[in-house]
Amino acid sequence: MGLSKISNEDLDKEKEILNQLFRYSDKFESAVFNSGAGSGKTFALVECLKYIVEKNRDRLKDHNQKIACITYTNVAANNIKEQIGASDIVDITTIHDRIWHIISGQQSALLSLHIEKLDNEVEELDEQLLNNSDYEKYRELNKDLQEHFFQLMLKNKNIYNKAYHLKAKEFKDAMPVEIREDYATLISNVSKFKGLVDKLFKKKRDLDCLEKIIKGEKGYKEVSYDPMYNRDRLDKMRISHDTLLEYGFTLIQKYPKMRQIVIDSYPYILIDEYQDTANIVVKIMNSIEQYAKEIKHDIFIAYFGDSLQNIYDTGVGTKLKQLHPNLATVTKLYNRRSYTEVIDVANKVRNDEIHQKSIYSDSQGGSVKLYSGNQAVVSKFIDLCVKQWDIDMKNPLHCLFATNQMVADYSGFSNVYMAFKNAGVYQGIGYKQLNTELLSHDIIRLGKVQSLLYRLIKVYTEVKEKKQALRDILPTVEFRNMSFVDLKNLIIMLQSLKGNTLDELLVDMLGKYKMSSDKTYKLIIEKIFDIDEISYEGVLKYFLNSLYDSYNEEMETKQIIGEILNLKITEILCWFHYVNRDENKEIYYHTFHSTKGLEYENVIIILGKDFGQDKGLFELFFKEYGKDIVQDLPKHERYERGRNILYVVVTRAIRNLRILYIDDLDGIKDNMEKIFGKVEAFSI
DNA sequence: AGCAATTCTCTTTTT
DNA sequence: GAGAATTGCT
Repeated sequence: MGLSKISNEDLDKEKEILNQLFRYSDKFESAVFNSGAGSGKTFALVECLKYIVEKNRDRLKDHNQKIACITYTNVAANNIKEQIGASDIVDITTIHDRIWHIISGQQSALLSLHIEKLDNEVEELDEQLLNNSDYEKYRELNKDLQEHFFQLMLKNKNIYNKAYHLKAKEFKDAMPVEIREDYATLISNVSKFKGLVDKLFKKKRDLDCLEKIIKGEKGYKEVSYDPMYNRDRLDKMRISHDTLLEYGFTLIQKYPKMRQIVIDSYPYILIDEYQDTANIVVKIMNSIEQYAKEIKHDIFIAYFGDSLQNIYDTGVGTKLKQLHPNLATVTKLYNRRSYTEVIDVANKVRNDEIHQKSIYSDSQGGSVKLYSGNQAVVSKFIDLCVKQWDIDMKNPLHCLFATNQMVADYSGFSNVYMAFKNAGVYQGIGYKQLNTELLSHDIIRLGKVQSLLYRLIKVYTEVKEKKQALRDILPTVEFRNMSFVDLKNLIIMLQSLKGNTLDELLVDMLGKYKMSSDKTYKLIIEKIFDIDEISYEGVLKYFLNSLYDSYNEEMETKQIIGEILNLKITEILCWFHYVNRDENKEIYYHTFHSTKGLEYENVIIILGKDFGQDKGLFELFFKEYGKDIVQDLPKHERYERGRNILYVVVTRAIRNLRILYIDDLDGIKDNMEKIFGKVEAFSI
């Protein structure tokens, strides 16, 4: 058993690194704590928090001041909260929560920013309508005709929305005759037509909103932030994540008083995973620090992270020091996670000045190897590792893939993924919502149909598995008042539910709902479906409306949503277990990105030359490895992108790591071997 | 043939 | 919502 012995000397050295950081906090010299994967960054942050609290508790309390700890996710915030314990002088939240907490009270200032943003949006729309070549035909109409067209569209808004996602031919047919005939030139190109109408409608909504704000109408006096939406709805007085940061930044730039409030409330600001936070956040921090210096107030801002682990395009990454100059640097080179063999490879992937070293003196015993193969051998490859590493539930294997599609395929629910991918609402721009609404581990984020399926499968499996207390399924009051016989009958009824496909299960469940007089059964079904019309037809209608906002009226409902209805219950179960993050498995499948921050004993990475749309991303990394390409900026940026992702996945492994490269090795084999050692072909 | 219109395809993640 | 690929039109 390795990774257990640490010499006193190394422990002291590690402590000294932390002390450096503490001293900067004493001197109010803002700093960045840089260190690679598995070095204990969060540990350092937590220790730093504790140190500042211990040392300054009374002073902070007297001045009614706090320490702000900013995390990237709510999960991270809760994690740190658990480690710190309850504290009345530390505020641990995401940046969005913190900023909203600070600015939400300044509604009059927010309102003027909001008016400005609406004005800008209207201006931009006008600019488009005036200059974009797509709308030339519209500009050729005289003002009266333009207005007439607009009024006509407004009158037919519902028809327009309903037909929106239909194919061009069907869309045209669905539109009223007047439009097809009187404005034939506009509708001859459907996509330009939609672009035009969308802009006209948007402009109207914005102008209406501005008017209501000025009139001071109810609901138009305050701006709200809704973290559940990914897009602004300015006309509904609702902003989303990016605009929240933007408003925060602007307020802080515009009003010295706002800066003063922050400085007075939070003389210490610690930022976790800085590489992921948006540029604008760093700009806010920098502007706060500059102002503090101006007015001769003390402030300590510390960034914790690793620029190489920036795998989201929006993160600040290496730009930190440009946006926030003059930061002191503390670097930690010890690794507390992995065996030496893994650390060595990770160092080579990084290929920079950070050469990690295990803090343990017994750190030998890991194993890293890269094989070449193809798509067809992936399963066999996994099987082999399972045997070699004695994989079982206590010593599970974690397989990492680039895309959710691959994860779905190997986790046994590829048809579920496909069926939802093909649904109307996820076509076009909606495809971005697919993964959130289908694969989110946070149940609240699942789409309507997905969430219904989740509830349905939950009851279905829990009853079958018998281990589940019915208490969780039943509304408590009804449960308590039931007689033993009734309860027994209910369980029998629930356990008798059957069906190979979703369709069959729905027929059975809702058929019994119709026939049965068992009140509790009815209640359970009502809770699961939670829709107005609880019947087979009602559910189909709900599916249709939730998954397709446009559909050809002549087609049968069952035909349109057939792909969903025909899903096998066994596959939906696989999906359910994935969403639920159910454990007790031998093999777990993840996307590269979702494993960030986690660690596993045994890791397999399935790697190809591409990363989705970014064709040849990983191939480029291997091809250009060790070469000086800084002057070719686009190439260098892609190189870094590939490298960062690869670095993150490689460093998830504690002991055993295998990479299966499933594309051609031409021109990259030599560099691959520089990193991973001898490459072997894997075939069956 | 040549241009216009339509359809297809597309990563990861959080707030 | 952008860019490529395919189909349609003249």
